[in-house]
Amino acid sequence: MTFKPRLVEKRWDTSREIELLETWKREDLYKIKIDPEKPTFVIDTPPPYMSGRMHIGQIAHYAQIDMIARFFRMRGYNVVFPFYTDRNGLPVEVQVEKKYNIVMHEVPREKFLQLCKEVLDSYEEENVKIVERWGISASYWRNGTDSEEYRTMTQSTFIEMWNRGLIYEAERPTPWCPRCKTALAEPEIEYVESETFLNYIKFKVVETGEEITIATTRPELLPACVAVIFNPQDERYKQLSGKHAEVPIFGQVVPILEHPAAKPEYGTGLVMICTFGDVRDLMIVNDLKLPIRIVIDESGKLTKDAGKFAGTYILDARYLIIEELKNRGLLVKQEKVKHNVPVCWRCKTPVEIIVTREYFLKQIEFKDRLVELVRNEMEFYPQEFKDVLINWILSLEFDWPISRRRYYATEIPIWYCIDEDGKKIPLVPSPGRYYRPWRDQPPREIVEKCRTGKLEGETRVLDTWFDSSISWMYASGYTKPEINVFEKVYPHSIMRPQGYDIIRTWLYYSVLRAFLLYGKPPFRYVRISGMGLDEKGEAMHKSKGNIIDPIPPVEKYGADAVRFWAAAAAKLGSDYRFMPQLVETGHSFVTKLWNIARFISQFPIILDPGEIQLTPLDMMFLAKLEEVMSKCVESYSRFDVYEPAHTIFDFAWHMFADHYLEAVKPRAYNREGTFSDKEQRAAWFTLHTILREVTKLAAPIMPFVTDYIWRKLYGDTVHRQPVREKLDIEFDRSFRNLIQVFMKFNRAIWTFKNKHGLSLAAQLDVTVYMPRELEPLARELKIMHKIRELVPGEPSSERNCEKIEDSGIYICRES
RNA sequence: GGGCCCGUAGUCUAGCGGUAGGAUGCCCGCCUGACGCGCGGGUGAUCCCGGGUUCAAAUCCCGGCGGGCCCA
Repeated sequence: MTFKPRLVEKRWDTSREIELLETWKREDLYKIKIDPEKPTFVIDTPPPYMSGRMHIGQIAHYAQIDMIARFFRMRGYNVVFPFYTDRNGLPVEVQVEKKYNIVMHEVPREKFLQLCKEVLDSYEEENVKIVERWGISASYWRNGTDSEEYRTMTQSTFIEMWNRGLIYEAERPTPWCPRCKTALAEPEIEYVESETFLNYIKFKVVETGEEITIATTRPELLPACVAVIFNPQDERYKQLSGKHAEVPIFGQVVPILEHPAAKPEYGTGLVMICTFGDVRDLMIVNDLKLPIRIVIDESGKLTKDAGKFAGTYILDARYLIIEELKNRGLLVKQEKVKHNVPVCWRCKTPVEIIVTREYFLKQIEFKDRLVELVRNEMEFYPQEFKDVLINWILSLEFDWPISRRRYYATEIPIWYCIDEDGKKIPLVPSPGRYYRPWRDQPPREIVEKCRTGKLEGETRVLDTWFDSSISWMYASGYTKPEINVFEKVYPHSIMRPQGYDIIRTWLYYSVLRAFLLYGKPPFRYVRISGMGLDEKGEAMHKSKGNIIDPIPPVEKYGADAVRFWAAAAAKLGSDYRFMPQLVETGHSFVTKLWNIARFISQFPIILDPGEIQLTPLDMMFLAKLEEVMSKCVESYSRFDVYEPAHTIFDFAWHMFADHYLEAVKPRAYNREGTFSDKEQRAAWFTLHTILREVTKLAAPIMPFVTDYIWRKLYGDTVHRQPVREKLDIEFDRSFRNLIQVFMKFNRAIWTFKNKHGLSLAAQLDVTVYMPRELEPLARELKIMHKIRELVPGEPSSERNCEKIEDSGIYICRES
């Protein structure tokens, strides 16, 4: 019998990946098809934001998610794995403003929206191509978060919450970005360390005329100063308690009070409280019931209450006021200090707290119940991140301000009826349609409700997290009758994959919204991944210029290789660095798999266990294979791809290829007829069984080479094969325990031959003693290594023998 | 200032109470019936530091130091 491999080429040609992509597309392999007989699994894919070309870390995350999707398909699930994009909100607006050097509020609204759309579209086209090239098997949904379809859903949930009294409008101090001219919620504030001056300024005590010195980093807020405080423990100022101070330049008289928030060691221990320098001021003002003086307006300029400084920007005012204090001899000294400044997360402008009228979604009164929900009804992988979310919920202080004075976002669906007294009464339409009150005529139901007939549409929009926080509904086909699995899957069969960086935003808001809408969590499973880092282990930032493009490595090594890196680089939850070395390892592994398959492809496919007689060697590896199968299934099921990647790599390469293939060759070829037909067929059976299972297990990670091999050898596609955790044949699995000793024996012989300048194929004209436990394998070991005599046990004398360390193996020349 | 996580060979990591295992890199050798993107061997870690518990600690406890994230 002559054997000819059915895989001819010596190595895998990555250009085949392109052909396979076309094949998959032609065969509609990843179209969402819902078979009512099967369980359904929904992936709440993170919609990526289209304000730039995605970097390799982001794509790697989608590749990981894809591996999970592919695995669940092979486990017999209908998998809903959409890919659509996030296109709402500040980032694109800021980008358009910069690109065209315009200010949003000074450009016609329609025109501005058009510019945003163009930018978003161009990036979307580019990114969708990248995602496809990486072999990510998601269904592309053209309708992103700015589509009528999505926004209708957002508005409908708004209306639902409005009708249930969960949304209210209030005028209150709120964090505000003076550049974007909009309110910000707690997670939209970042802190950056910066250096500034701590200014020591003289105040006068009204009652005694003495001078006191307070220290502040915000002298421009002097006109908004409403009190001076010191710590109750601070003996230096006890006698000031209850007296009053006169604010320099502006002359208002404010009380001097005791409050624990003042730190005695900071500055002079005397602190001025202004409305509002920061969140702490806000708390103290509430605490001590102080009046409010507004000196900063929506643009970050001082108001008329700032007297002659009215109309100047904050930083200019700071300079001018310092100058004036100096001239009047009221500035004692300036000290350089480092402190954390709250800034807008998108444009990095320092945040101010100003009093504005905004819509709020209630959250504070539900904190405890939200924590319960997270604790009891959601599973986190890895688990540690559950605490991060719970800690965030517990730290919340205010309700969620959801209105934004921006353009590119979902409109707040409200019209105001202006009554006889000029009062505005908000009216909300029925859910189910997309409303643009700034532009559209009010619907009839609204007109009918307004007696005066004087209607005004709301011009504000919603925080983009109000949109993204219901992505789980969108992904579950809430708006798509053709998919229509929402009732079936919500919330137990939905999985949210995301990075730990957006736990307090995307994840938290999703939980809040689901709780308010349904009283349940948004999904049961949360998969938290780390951040993609550059080669040095640093986060990739455009400004840092260390962005790694996702395409060049694919062109050089193929998508399978790069996906191997994406899977194997770091365990779930840890940051993953880009490592060209590991991509190369992935590439070598692809070649290895290819050559394993090529070797095996020369032997007939035997799948019927009736015509074979397994040897202990076969059983040892089949049992080991089962261990690998169950380990991979178990870890994939926990949304982990790191462990399968390493497990498959180790087994396929360093056990199966290095040891089984070498050991089984004499039997698979059986040129001398040493083995029976049934034994020879058992070799073929084992080879193909292991190859098939390994190919299937590796298919989610390396979908290209595995599918090519499968199609060539076994027909159909690997991606529709069932993945199992054990084999359905009977055999003695206890041989598995011999595998380590077996491998040690092989290495010992190979090393011996190597050391003595013998070819590995050379006859070994010696007597080898081996540990007794290897006896069942003796026959094949002897033939494999061409050993003249192989004896269990130890030699009677070690003379003429070479003892191989720690192995119980002796190689002896007979005297 | 507070909270959470983490510190094991150059790099990535396993082990989480009993002689520290692998991958990759580096060095040496080999050429064997799929694979040089191959095979074998070697080198390389006082398991961040200090103290405690224990017959025994990388592993448990305490205190530092260093890194990351979050909150003030």
